[in-house]
Amino acid sequence: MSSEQQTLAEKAFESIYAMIMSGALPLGGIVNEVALSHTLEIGRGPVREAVQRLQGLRLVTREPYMRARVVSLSVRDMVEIFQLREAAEGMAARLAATHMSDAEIAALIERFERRRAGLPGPDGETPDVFDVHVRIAEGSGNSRIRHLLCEELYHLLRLYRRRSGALPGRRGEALDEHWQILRALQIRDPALAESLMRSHISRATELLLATLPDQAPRRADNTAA
Amino acid sequence: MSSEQQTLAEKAFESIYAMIMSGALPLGGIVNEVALSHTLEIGRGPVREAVQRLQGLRLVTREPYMRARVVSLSVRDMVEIFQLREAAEGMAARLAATHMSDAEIAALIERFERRRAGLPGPDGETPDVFDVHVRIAEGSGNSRIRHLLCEELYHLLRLYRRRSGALPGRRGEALDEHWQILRALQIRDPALAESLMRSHISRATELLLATLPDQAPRRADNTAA
DNA sequence: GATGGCAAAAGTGTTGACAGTTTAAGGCGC
DNA sequence: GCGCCTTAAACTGTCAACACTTTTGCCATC
Repeated sequence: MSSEQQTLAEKAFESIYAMIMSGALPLGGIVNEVALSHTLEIGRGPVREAVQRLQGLRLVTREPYMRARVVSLSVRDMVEIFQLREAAEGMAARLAATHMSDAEIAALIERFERRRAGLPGPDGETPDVFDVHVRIAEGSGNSRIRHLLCEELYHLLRLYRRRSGALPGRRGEALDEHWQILRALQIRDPALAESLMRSHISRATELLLATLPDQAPRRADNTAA
Repeated sequence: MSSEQQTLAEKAFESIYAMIMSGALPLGGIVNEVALSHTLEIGRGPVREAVQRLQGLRLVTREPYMRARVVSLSVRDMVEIFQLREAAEGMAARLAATHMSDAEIAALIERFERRRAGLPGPDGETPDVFDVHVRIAEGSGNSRIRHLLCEELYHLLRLYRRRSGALPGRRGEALDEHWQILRALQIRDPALAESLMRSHISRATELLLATLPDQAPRRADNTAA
């Protein structure tokens, strides 16, 4: 964790990512390469590379000569993400049920129990809300699914949670559902694990859909008649 | 289709992508930025941007000061891609069953019938093997799933098909299975469409798994005792 | 007062040169 | 002859300047 990163582009990426998360760069706002290069006191090349990586993560949109903008994150976007999560995380749970070792599952369950009881973890970790989901994605043994979930989707979920409507609460039910999923892993039932995970995410998706301002009009045309 | 593209980086991206597909850049081979910039007769900046985009698509691997390499595409990688496809395309089929219009489904079925009979399409199109899959991904109405399948995974499938083992044949069965999926769309049965799509891809995954050189050892530990 | 074109300003795309790191070659000792 | 260290070559990372495009503000015109 030294202040001396490996490459300036990496440092720029993390800085800009943090700016988006903190709101220093507002949600629909413009991402100015030269302004950022002055702020970060580096050349425009690394900034440009970082913005391109952010575009790869779909955190900013960018077209040839137009200015780059931070993503807007409409409810519609969130619904799409949740639908993809339902599919990918369901498969991750299915794979994890046969791929994770007994020790890994036991450790995950113990960790979960501690968190549930409000205790700090055995190693003073950061108790992320997505903890169970991350562990299962990693435990799937499928690096592409893990990358999709952990590197591409969870960033957007965190952003939405922090800077928009805080993603329907559901604390209690979610814990119960997590527990059932972990049990399915423990008894090595892939179909059950997938089914439970899909139901878990599907319920959240339904809540999101209920938040939709009715049916999104295809185009918002504000030109006065 | 003019030779004058919008931006040089875009041109570089397409050129390098074609080089990988044609084998001009071999599968595990090194991607040299200055050599490419000389070959394409452009500066190193656009080449660099293109390589980064290729890295985003996971077609090349790249670490800070190391040379970039074209991906290797092991059977293991293909199995991971197929597992993700099973999940994502299954969801795409489920969504398409409620989202596609009657006209879209009818057009897709007619197109499929023509191809099946060996006729050229009504508009002289390119009869891609992934045609049905692409149309369903687009018909899902979920831009993120469409992007994942059409922009990130199908490239790798085409590459593997052309430059490695030609992905288990199964021409006849695949056509039948496609037909059943289209029928499920037509009768508006989301669960059936998803189930059929998953079975369709799962069968191909099984064939791939059978190709695996037995079972991949978890770690290759060559330290002598 | 509103609308259209025109010009300056701001911003992105591209280039060539320089700095830092890795890789490869060469020489030295064993 | 083989292995290790030194050194040069090759390559990637970074920067500052230039070219092209878009945007913005202004002015004339309707």
